[in-house]
Amino acid sequence: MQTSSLKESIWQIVAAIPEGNVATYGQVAALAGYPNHARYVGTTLKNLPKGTRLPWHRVVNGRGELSFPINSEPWHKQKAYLEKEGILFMGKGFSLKQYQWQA
DNA sequence: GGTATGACAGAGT
DNA sequence: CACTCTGCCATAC
Repeated sequence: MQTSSLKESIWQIVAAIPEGNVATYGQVAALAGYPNHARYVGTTLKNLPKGTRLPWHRVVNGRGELSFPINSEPWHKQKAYLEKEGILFMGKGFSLKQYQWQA
């Protein structure tokens, strides 16, 4: 897929995350070919069109938390999506590894 | 203290 | 002007 830009690569990787699993920015960035640019993943996702079908809500940071400001609109929305898929976030003994997606 | 992560910002094409 | 890519720094573990 050399015709795809990095953004499209990220798009496909995120879209490949199975339901009930999550991936970290570093994970996606590494799969996209940029193991040291996890920030770019978030920046790119933020720039995605409003009507994207990309399950960006399955992408979380390395601590197993959402990268949005707590109590923000998108924060609640993402958390709701995750819980709906069976991923209970912010748990006391939450283990990211337990949900970490593996290519 | 060192390593790893990040929803940015700035610069280049 | 729009989109892409690289770099620095602060915070958490």
